[in-house]
Amino acid sequence: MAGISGGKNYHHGDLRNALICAAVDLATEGGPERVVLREAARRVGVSPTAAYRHFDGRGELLRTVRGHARARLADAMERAAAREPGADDPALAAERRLAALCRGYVRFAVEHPGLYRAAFSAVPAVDRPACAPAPPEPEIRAFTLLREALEALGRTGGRRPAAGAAAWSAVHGLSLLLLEGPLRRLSAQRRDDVVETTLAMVVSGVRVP
Amino acid sequence: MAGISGGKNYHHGDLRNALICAAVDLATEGGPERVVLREAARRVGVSPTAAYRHFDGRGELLRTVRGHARARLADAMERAAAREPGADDPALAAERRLAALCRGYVRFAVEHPGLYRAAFSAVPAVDRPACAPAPPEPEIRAFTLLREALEALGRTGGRRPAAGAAAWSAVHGLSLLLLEGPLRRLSAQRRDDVVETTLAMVVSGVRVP
DNA sequence: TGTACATCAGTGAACGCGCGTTCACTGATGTAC
DNA sequence: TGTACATCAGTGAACGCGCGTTCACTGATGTAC
Repeated sequence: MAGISGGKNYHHGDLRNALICAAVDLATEGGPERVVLREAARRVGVSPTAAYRHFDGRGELLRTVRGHARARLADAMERAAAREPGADDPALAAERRLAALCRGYVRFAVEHPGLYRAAFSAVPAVDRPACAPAPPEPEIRAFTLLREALEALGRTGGRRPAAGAAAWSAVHGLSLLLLEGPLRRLSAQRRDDVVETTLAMVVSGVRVP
Repeated sequence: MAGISGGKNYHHGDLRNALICAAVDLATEGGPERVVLREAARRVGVSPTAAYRHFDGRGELLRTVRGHARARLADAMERAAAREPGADDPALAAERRLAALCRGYVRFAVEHPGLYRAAFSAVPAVDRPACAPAPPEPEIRAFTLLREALEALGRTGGRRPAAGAAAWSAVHGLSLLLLEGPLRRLSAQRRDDVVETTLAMVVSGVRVP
């Protein structure tokens, strides 16, 4: 992306962003463990040391990549939901939206396995000065989208508490099993079956009996 | 375990098993990426080279650990199911068994995060001579248990196809979110709520509407 | 408009680390006679 | 029961690798006057 104009010498101009792009590419190719500071610098055509002008170290780079990955996941979900036709019946519309969000979620995971894994990678904690307050967990928009869709669905009928986490669990687990787990070798057809069954389970299963 | 009798010099007698034990301990402490051949040898008190008498290399050691981890997961599930009281109503009994298996699954994951992750770690493929037949996926007993419980439940009423994978997805995803994901910091109470909601979703959600 | 100088954003060499793996070896074991 | 010898199961030193990070440095930029 940046750095294409090979002539740019010495002062890069936008090194931070270029490094992030390279690191996101690395994550896309091989997941979070592939995000290697030296390799990112190499791809941008800069010495490893230069990265330290813009990041505290590998940890911060990885954390930044994780943020990007999460944002892209949520974007994919929203795009999937936007494509879904509405419905007059609000209950049906809510069901459809939830299912579309989930489908977008799983689809993103299957299409960008490395980036998806990076979105949920455990990143070394930024070391705070001894007894600083614990940093707030950053919001994860993918989860927020699911939760809101479930709340909308809940307004059209009974709903279990904590259903958000349950739905999230199902799509997250499904994604990982399909991605790198034992469901990895499924045909596209079988995979779709499994996805749809899981979605049906989520949609029908979150309502109170 | 083995190797405790420090006097045993030179010929160890049971080095293969001792290495496996050490490697399983490592996985328990820090997951699959912590399974390091040199460290396992170090713990057993043997030179790294000695491990090559018993394993093809790091890959085989890790694959062995994964097998152990999967076996222990399934054992934990069966123990959880065995503790569950039966019921006269076969449908209720089937529901209870499924829920107990799932609870055992998640509980194992939460109690042994590293080992659980090792159970599903991607292990470098054993390189076969060029065009050998693809190795069969090893059966994963945890999944078999879930599938059988779902089949039993299905015999008491309608059931969606592919429900096994859906149920598995839910418990797998739940485990990972609780373990190292964004649900990591939940209180024990909240965690139990989430687990029970997910279980209810699984049990009720796999039936046809 | 020109110039001195502080600051910014890079470089290149080097550090220590721990890993997986290979090499030539040697001590212990057990078997044939 | 003793002994020669093949085999088995270890050792220790070394290899190359790539990583994250630090160091003292220098070229480019922009600002004050």
